[in-house]
Amino acid sequence: MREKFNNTQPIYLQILQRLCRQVIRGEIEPGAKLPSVREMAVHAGVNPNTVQRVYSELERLEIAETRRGLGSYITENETRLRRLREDLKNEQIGRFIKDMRESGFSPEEIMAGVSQELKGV
Amino acid sequence: MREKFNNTQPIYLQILQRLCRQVIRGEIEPGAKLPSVREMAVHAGVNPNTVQRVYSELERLEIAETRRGLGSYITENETRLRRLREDLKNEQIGRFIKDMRESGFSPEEIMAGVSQELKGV
Amino acid sequence: MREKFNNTQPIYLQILQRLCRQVIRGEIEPGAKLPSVREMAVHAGVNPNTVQRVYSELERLEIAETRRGLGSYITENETRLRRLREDLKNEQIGRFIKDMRESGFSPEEIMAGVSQELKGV
Amino acid sequence: MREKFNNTQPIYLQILQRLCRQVIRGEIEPGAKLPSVREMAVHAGVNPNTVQRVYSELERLEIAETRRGLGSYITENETRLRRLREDLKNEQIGRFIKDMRESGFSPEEIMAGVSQELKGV
DNA sequence: GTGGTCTAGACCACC
DNA sequence: GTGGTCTAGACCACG
Repeated sequence: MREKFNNTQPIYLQILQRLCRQVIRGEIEPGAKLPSVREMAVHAGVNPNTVQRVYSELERLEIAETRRGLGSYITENETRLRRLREDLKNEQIGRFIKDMRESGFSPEEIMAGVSQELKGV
Repeated sequence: MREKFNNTQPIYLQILQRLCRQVIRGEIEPGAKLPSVREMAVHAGVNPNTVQRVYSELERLEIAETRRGLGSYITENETRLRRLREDLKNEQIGRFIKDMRESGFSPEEIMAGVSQELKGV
Repeated sequence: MREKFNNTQPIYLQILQRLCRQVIRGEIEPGAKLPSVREMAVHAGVNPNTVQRVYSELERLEIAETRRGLGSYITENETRLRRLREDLKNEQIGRFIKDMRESGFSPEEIMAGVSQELKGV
Repeated sequence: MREKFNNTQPIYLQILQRLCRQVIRGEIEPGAKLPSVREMAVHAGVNPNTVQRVYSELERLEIAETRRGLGSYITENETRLRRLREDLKNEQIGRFIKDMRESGFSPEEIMAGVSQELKGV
């Protein structure tokens, strides 16, 4: 029983991304305890090494911190989390616009497309 | 004399993407002859095999066609190219919106961010 | 120790074809693990790159999927495999009939020839 | 103005095949004069070398013969042409059946498919 | 000249 | 360990 992962992106990044999103959306609350490496590995049908790497990244990004012998916890620093949310938003938007412009799409075309997509869904 | 390439993405994809964009922008015209594999290889400071792979992909995408012993040519099928442009646009926008929504950003927030970014802030 | 390959067709296509047929015949079961690129390379007496290309094609054809760091597996999607079998059958028959008709053979002549050949003459 | 050719097969083989079929169907009669190399090259939008190669093959197959300074002519040996027709038929059928069997299709399945395709068209 | 295939061997990120 | 990419250089058939 193994989750579906995308082949085009490393699994650890996919898990990392999902966790980040859950934190940003507030589905995982500040201070919450993350499952142990082994638990999450079993649950996702993935090698523990892979989960370990995810947790290291979370720590590096100051999203989670590991307390020895206790497990990993989402940071309680809410300003840090808000900051993270803004950074993510700006980065995603920036990259999107850059790509579109480089492909030759005009600002009007981009606005129209985005607005339509947002309504349509 | 070697072009600068990004380490995070395969070289062949970077070249492929650049060519696609040039075609979509109209900088390379329908029916235009692409440089020979070897020419482009020395020009980009890259192994011929790498360029070969790019051209194969272009053919698979029906963006270029190769004529045996003569070289590779951008397709003259302009509707195909227009279609390609639309597909690319919709795919990029769709993926962007999906990512943003999954990260918990509201439609208003997305519109505001995009519009602000486009105004060149 | 190298397998015999036909000179008139690329090696990677010959290996690809053989694998496809084994899958279609059911000799390789859905979900089965394929040998690693390196294993098959030494087994077939061929360069790893060549095998790599075969596996990429299998993936593109949705016959196999590769799991990062684990290896390549025949798809477990059995309807996909049945569909593949039908497509292959129809394509081969269609091409055969088209060729025969274009060479000026009558339907009766074709039926007679095929039936006679099948009876093992 | 260049004819459409298939990329997956050498152009000279495609032209050769077409000529063979026309001869077998009787659209080109025994003893008929073939166009000069240059004529056919211009007409097909192809390099004269390519046509030259076609004519050499026709000669090797004893389908045509070149008379110095006069041009190339389809052989007048009608038994040779009938023989050619039979050989081609048997070879095509034989290869077809072999491929199908190797892909695991049963004789019944093959007969059914062929018969259906012949009716359906 | 052209593209297509192949080998030998390397390096990398990932699991 | 795995697959994925890349280099260096070769050979071939084709036009």
